[in-house]
Amino acid sequence: MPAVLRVALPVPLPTLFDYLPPADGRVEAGSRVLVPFGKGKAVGVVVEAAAEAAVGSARLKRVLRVLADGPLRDTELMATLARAADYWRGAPGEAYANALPLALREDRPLPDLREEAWALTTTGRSALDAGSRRGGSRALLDALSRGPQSAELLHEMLPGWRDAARRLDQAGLIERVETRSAVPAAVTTPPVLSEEQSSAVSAIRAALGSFQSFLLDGVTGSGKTEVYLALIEQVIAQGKQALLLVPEIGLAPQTVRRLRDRLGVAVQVLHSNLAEGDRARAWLRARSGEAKVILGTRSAIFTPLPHAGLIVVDEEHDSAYKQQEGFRYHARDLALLRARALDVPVVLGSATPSLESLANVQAGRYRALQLRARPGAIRPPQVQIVDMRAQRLEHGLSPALLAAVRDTVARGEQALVFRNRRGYAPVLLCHACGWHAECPRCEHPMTLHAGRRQLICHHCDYTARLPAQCPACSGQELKPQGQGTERLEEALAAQFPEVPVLRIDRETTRRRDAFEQLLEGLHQDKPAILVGTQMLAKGHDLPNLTLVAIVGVDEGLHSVDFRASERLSQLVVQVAGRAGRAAKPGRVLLQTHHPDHPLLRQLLAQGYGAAAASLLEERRSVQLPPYGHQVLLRADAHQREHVDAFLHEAANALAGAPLQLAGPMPAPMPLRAGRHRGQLLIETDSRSSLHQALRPWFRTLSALPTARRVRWSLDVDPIDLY
DNA sequence: GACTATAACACT
DNA sequence: GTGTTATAGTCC
Repeated sequence: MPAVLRVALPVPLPTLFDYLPPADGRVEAGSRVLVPFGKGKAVGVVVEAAAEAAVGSARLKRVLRVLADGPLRDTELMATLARAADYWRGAPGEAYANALPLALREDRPLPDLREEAWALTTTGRSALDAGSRRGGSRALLDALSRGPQSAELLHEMLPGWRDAARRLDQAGLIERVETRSAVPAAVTTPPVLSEEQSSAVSAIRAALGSFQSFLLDGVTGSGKTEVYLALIEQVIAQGKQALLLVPEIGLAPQTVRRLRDRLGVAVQVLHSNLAEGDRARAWLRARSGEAKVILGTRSAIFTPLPHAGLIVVDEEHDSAYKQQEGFRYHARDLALLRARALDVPVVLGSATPSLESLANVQAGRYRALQLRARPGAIRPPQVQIVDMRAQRLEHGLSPALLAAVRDTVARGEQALVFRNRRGYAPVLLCHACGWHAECPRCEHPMTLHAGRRQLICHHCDYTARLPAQCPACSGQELKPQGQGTERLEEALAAQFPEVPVLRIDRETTRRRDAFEQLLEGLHQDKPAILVGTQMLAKGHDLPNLTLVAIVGVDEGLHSVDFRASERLSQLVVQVAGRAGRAAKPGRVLLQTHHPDHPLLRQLLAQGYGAAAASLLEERRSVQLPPYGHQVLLRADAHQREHVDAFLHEAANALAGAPLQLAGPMPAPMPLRAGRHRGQLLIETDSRSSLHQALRPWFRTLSALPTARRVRWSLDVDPIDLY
């Protein structure tokens, strides 16, 4: 048997592929190689450099070429990727595809790592002195008068500078120069840390240099970021790298600014909205060790860290850290794996920690550090329940709520009405015959979007025109049922004609930067009413926001999903945390039909910690995660029989294993986008027996003939059963 | 997932 | 006859 290279290729198959080494020279594990694959070519990563061929030598092909500078020659990252692919049962090739920026998965030279910057030419200098040019061109010349500037800083100083740059470049007044990334000087000085902050910093600082897990449990406004900053400063001083994960890009720009201004180092940003070249550059700068601070979303957990010092996962409870398709990894859990492998501390921060993390604290695996005080604020917002029963509602808004909004805007302050539903109304109903608009592909009610005069299915984006009359009985009485953000916006605008009402949801923020622009005006001390969804729950500091009204979270109280109550608690606390962050005290109203619900009662009377402890106890008593472990096999197809046949065979293939099976059964949404969906839930107390059974099962599933007729996926530790 | 060979169907 | 779409099989 010839020695072969075992290569991971970007295909969703459970296998690696064997190739003969190239005619010239040796290849190391971690190298990128160009190989013939099927009819075409593909770029893969060598996982093993001298393996026994797993297929007959007649089928073996030869590697075409080794690509420049094996970017993955990082043993820790390679090993962690292999473990992650095994743990989440991902196709190995897909795990590598997630880890490598796209630009590094193609047969192209590595991108130039020097930074784009612009400088005046001598002609430009005289043009500036002569005072020629006006407007944007003039401003750009001015900006460059003190020396070359990086494109990144120009973006901030002169938005829209590129037009001027193009004109001046053509006129020969400025030229592009390449610099090694210039290090901006630190411009802000650290604040004095509170006692709690200092003790958290020293506890973690003492652990630098070895693996230890911390849960930084700090209420909103308690200054978790200052703790991160102090630690990152320390890490940089030791010449090491810090990786900071945030749940979404929306939170990145303000964090970048804060990090750079404080630490005086360039911050590399990594998220999926970045241009591929930029992403590859940031990744490579991290690999070379040049990047000291890396800030990114989920996929940034795959950044190579040759001089790792610290990993921080901010808002660790956020579900955005779980990838929900393809390779279904969890970035928070992967952060733990990597920190252990790199022998560095990992800090998970949240005001509302996940039950998983709280259980890890209880089990002694994480050390908990508490931040209870809110240095900037006077006191925590006061939360009050508004009983909606027997109330006369104005488009779903109670008189108490409207009165509170009125008081707030009268004081010149801002109010936020939170509703977790987009659109005008979630249902369009015919009062004459009971017909309601339903998505033909999902058999679910369609949401009315009044502004667009459309019905939209929020599950598959199917759209239909708004009918003028009932399609069933031709009646004229089509009535919207329930309230979405669009309807609340309309109702509030009618109630408060003199106050600007801003709606913030996926529809109004679809455009790039729209979110930032909408929030821009709110930093002033003017009254305003905000209506919005989830998007408003996190981050953004709105100093003049003093009232938060939460409308319609009742769905979360009675959901079949066992995680719904955890998510509801986190959402309520996070949204409430938006109120009164600066010098003004905040007030929170929670409008509900179930004012006596024990979860709400406990949450408001005793806070998130107590509510989470109760939820955790419930989970323990019924052996649900984090005490039990779950794996969900999902399948969907146009024909229901295909789904059933596959899931039954899948269940049979597990017979005899020490696992509990639930199903096969229809998914909570049995039809979606015209495809029938089913699932099989596997539960067990023992992690190891689960994984032992999973490996051979996965191979069996891949080989089942019935598997070809469905789309299927395995979800290890699913975060919803949807 | 991308690609191709093959089957099954409707149509001029 | 051919053009179009669904389906099965391969990928080292």
